Amino acid sequence: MTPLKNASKQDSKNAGKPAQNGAHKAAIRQENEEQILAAAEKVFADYGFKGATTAQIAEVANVPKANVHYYFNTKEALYRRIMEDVCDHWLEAAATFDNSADPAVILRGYIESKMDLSRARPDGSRLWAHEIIRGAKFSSEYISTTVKDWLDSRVVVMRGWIKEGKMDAVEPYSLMYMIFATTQHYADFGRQIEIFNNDQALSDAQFAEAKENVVRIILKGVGLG
Amino acid sequence: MTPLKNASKQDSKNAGKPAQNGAHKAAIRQENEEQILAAAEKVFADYGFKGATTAQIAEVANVPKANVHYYFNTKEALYRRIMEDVCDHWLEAAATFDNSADPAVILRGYIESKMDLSRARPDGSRLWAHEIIRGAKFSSEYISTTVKDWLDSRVVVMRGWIKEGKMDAVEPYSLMYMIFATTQHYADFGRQIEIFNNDQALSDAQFAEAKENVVRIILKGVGLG
DNA sequence: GTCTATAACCGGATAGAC
DNA sequence: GTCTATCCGGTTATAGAC
Repeated sequence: MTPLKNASKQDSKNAGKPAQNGAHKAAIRQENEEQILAAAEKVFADYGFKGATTAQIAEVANVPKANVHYYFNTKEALYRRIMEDVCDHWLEAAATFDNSADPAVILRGYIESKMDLSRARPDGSRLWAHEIIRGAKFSSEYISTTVKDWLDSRVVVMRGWIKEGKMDAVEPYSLMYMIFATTQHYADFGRQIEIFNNDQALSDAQFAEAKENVVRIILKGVGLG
Repeated sequence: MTPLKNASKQDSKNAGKPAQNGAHKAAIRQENEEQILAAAEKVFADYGFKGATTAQIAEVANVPKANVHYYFNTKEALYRRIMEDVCDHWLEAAATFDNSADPAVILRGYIESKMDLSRARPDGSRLWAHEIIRGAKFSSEYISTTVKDWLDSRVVVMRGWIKEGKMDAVEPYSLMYMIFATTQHYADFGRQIEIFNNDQALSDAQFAEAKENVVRIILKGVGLG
């Protein structure tokens, strides 16, 4: 989990004061914020923006409901903050896509990173799934700019691979959607997988095997196996 | 869309009456029920069980809110009804899995059926996604019995194919999850795909191309290409 | 069978004591 | 900064007129 950006609407209030125990207060603030963010990620992951309640977030975070509104003015602000943080991490997972290394190595690295993120931060993935399923109401601008630019540049790289005969002539968008879907499935549909696995969460060994299977099927499927 | 099972808690009330215009009333009942079910599928697809409201369902169905409760006693009953109907259709999509035909033909048929269902009934898929994401609270028993039996028997068939050398030695569960994820992605993340496609829903031609790409990558990926 | 009106409760957000 | 008490609009469900 990476440090989240600071929201601090109150900073101006303390601007003039002698910084008596400012460090201490800042520490408390940061701790509370992090607790609320972690709780909100869970609750939004379960119920989506509309279905989640600030009362439940407060309960999970172990703070009074009013404090949630003190730290994050609105439910929407809290939700947006987590949503974009999740997506930013996904984009970073394929940061090295555009270099000139072996396509098989690049794709394998991307798929593995994406699988690892599903394993490490499933709630973030589920929150994102909610956001898209309900029509991307808060995120369509972000997707149509930042994410689309990111995706299109990877597609260009892939078309280059195809032209050079390094990869089968598959539609790059279809391939990327398959990678999105399959890797995020292990987070978003984790509960279903758990039930199929006799009501037990996948062990580390099982997950590692799944990851290797996903990589192998996709790489071979596009002629990189 | 298949005919839905009849819920009819009121039938007993009319049991003794002369069936004066019973046929007419039954027709009205069925029409209203179908309108409500269709509206509920949309609204639940957008907001999930908790986030959806009966008022909105009534509005979309164009009936007074009280009628929604007249036809389906509770919000939960309405939700469960649609949920199981969606899943039943998915299971039927691979009804022919256990015959002795060519594995490539069987898998292709299943993937294509599943893609077609995503195209034809995306709201049902999104409702199901909501249900799993929030922890399968209403469906865990159904999944751990009906769906798991269905899945396990397909897995047995695949292990047979592998033993006979017809298919690569991939983990069948990983493969099935990939098929679930990828095909349902075209429904569940349809809005995201639309944004990437310059804010235009995939045309029939684009969807057909995507379908063919999905089939080819997966079949080749498991040595059936 | 249909629908208006309402009961009973829960939601996000805030005021104001500490 | 913290938290109790509260406002008010929205929510499920039902009562009861038609």
